Amino acid sequence: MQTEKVRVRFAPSPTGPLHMGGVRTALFNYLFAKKHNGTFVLRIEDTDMQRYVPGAEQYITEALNWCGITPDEGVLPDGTIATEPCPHHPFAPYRQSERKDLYSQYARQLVSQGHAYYAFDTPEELESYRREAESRGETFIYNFAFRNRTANSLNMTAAEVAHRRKESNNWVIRFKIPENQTILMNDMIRGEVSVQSGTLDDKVLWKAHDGLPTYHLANIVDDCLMEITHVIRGEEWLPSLPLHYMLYDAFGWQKKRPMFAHLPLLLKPDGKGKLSKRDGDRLGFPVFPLEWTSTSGEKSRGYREDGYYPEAFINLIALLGWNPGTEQEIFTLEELIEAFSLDRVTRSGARFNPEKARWFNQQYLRTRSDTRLVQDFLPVLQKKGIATTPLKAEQVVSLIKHRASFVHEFWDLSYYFFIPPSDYDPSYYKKAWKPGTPGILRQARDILAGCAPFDIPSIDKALHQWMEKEQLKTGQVMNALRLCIVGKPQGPGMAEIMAVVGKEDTLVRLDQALNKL
RNA sequence: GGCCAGUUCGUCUAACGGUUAGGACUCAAGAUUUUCAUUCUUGCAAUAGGGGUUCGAUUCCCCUACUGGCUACCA
Repeated sequence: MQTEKVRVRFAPSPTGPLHMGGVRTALFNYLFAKKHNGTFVLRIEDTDMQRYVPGAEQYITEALNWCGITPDEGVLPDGTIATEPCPHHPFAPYRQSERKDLYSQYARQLVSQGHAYYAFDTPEELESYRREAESRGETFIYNFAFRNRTANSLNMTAAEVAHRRKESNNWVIRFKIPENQTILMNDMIRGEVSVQSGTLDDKVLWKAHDGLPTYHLANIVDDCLMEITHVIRGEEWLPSLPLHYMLYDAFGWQKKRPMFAHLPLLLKPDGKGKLSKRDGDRLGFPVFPLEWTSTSGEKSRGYREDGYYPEAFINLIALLGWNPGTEQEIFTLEELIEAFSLDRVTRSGARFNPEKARWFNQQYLRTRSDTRLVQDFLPVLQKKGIATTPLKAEQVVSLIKHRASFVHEFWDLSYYFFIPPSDYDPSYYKKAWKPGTPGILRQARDILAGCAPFDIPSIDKALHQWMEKEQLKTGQVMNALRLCIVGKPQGPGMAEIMAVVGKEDTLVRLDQALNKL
């Protein structure tokens, strides 16, 4: 076991709404932290001014909050990002744009120690190098071979460098990747990974155009300063792991280097590639936890707005790329914490399956109490202009809830409790309406009219006594009644339906049907 | 193209050298039922291909194929 306290972080960049893959990364970080009595930190990586999207930061905190995976550190109780150090948020600010000066100092340190250098290539120059290499069928790598034949601070005098930096702001700081070295890395999920340094680019650590560090620099500096012990992130980061290892080495932070775990990606339900924003609209399911409206007014649906319970959502994404090793599938957050282990994270990408998502929500809906379901159903009825009592709504809910996966399906499953049928299903009519039916129904009407109290046992008893006496089959009576009262071959038992509809309305519906059919 | 990672039923996955390759979702059939749904039972369905290693490979190694990620002064 660890001797130091576990500290993990979720570090999204506010470039748009967090999608379900991001939520899963956050969840796994959270579960790992809680499992080990550690701390779950939220840090905002907003070092790309071009892609910054207003509102994205609030979206992230709100989404995490809805999921019940609230950070321990980095977010104030009011949901905003901590900007001033305090006992609860000792490493504030947690927004990287507010930590610029800090990174600048570390970038200069790398340059002065010979691990990084100033480079003066323009974007246009780089682009033409790339095209040129491509036309030869090769890949342009900005490595030792390239940096040796181009102007940079490694082959200029200090005075020249100072002059060029003064002349224009068109300089970047690049990391000096060793010429020929095997980088050995360890991933908690994938095991040993190795790569040759010669295949790597001298990555930019400090950008010219906005005067901010890149992800790589800011991320490593912050993880170290914030005493992060485990980095759990998506597999798309695996290719930059060697650079991150080398940065820790260059800073002399080998001992502070966290453990790394790269999570398999979430893939599109069909076809190819990783799950993207567009897939939701195309395939008809949400990819975001919460609804999101882009600045251009484009709306993307959310699990919350689609009627999913946060518990169901968490449960379903937890099982994408992780399994407990048992056959248990339904987990509370507490149970997930208890069962979670990085050892049981799978290595291959997981294709998201919307069908199973429905099933998860159904499982949770079934555990909800009737009173709680009624609370959600009542507003729907109100919107439909249905005047009803909470008691009747609860009776209805208890009769139909096991037929639904979502509360918003309740209306289609239960409208006939509230409004008489306006038409009668033709094929059901054919099946249930025989020459003798009107006569039987008239008798049934009398039986029901005399039935008191008008509840399930009395209705059942009265009807069955009469049917036995008249030698009538249950089917021919019940189907006829169902046709008249429901209008279609669906729903719970007829005694249940009539009891809820009430004697008066039941008789009205019978008369109406006898007239119409 | 280069680098890195991955590959068990349609999908999520179990099996950490020895199982009739298990479970869940979906689908199908049957039972129950006044209808529909539920419930229960049953069924369909997989180790990418080829070489090794081994008494024995889903499992270990190699090759091929395929999939995914990365290949930005984005994260």
